[in-house]
Amino acid sequence: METGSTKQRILEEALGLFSLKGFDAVSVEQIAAAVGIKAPSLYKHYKSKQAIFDAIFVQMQHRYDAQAAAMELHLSNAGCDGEQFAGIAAADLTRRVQALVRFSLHDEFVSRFRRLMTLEQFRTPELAALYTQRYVTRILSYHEELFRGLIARGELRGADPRAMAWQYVSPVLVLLSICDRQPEWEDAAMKELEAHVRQFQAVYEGGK
Amino acid sequence: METGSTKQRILEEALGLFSLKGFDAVSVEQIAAAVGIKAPSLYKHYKSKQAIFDAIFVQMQHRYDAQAAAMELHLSNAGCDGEQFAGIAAADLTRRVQALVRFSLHDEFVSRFRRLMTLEQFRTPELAALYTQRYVTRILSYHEELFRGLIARGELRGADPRAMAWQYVSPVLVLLSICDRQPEWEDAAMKELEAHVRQFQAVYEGGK
DNA sequence: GTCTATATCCAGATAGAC
DNA sequence: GTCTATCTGGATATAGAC
Repeated sequence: METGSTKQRILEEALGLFSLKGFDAVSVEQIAAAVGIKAPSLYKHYKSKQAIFDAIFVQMQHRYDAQAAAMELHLSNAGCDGEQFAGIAAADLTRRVQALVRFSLHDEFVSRFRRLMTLEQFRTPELAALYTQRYVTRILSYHEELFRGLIARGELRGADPRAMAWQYVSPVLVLLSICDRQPEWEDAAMKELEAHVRQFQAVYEGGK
Repeated sequence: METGSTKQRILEEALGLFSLKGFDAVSVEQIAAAVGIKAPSLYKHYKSKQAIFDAIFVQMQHRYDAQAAAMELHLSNAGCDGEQFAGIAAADLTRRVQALVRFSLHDEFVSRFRRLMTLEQFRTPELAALYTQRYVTRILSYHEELFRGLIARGELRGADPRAMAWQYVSPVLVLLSICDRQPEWEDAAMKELEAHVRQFQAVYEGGK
């Protein structure tokens, strides 16, 4: 019942509503009702509806940074020297991508924030760039460097590592977007994902 | 200046605004201003803001059907007997996908409608299903059957045609979505697309 | 911190003159 | 078909009691 709890619940309920209907379609009164208070009380915690939206982004950035540190340790410097790929066999790719997808789908904050970004991506060039960077470019670049390293070490058949990254990553992104709008697809999506990874490995595994 | 012209201009201006900001964020007055009339005059052409939205969908369905008849002649019955693939060499795939992407990006009605769908996809299960069906499933199924036929005819290396379709189609969809939010990416996207098709052909071309 | 009451604004939509 | 004037409802946000 303390301040922090209500303040946090406002963020969570607002994100839940924003991610379904978009910022404009959600009223402050709806957010307040979801929290269990009246709309005017909400203004004791945030000075405006926009401030709630902004706070969601700040919190998401913190979570993203923490997650990046934990799961994607080498995301930004994957291509420095190749040393960080020691011990990463091609067979590990399956586990890695499955873990990433499951987390992206099941973490409420992450999946809701992604849907919110999907709904607001055309608002400003900054949001558009953030979307592409976070949900495409970084993942793509990471895999490109990963494949480049695996090819160099002879664990994958030689080929254009960037094109390989597109082939590998894109189906995952598309399946994620399908599950975002149709959660009932999840089981089917995981099967498609499995077949996709199997096919990818069959094509590229066993270099030299 | 006749009725039909104004009525059509309302649809086009409304679609342009909806596709940028979403249905809720656009006011009837904004639409009217874009057309060059006052808001009340607009109600002589459509009985409500929602009616404009619905009319956009009806018109898009007509365009989609016409386009499907012209460009994707065999989309819905591609797998019937394999006969319709006569004369389709693997090399034709590049031209086909490039034509599809260019059309999807440059046709104002098609690209704006796709952005509108992106913004409204979470509204109802029907819109979600329509989005997946139109922008993923149909394209995917078409290519799956196409590859199945090409493999049977020995023009592509034998493999899982569905997984091949995911690998082939997904990068195209992701690049499209990037260009939708960041049009300045188009040149880069076409280059990525070219490399993607080249890589796909290098991997799968030459069956038997 | 929460409430009721209210101020202010703006949106969708209608009435009726021209 | 277009306009001005207006109705009505709902939204953000504030004031002030408890």
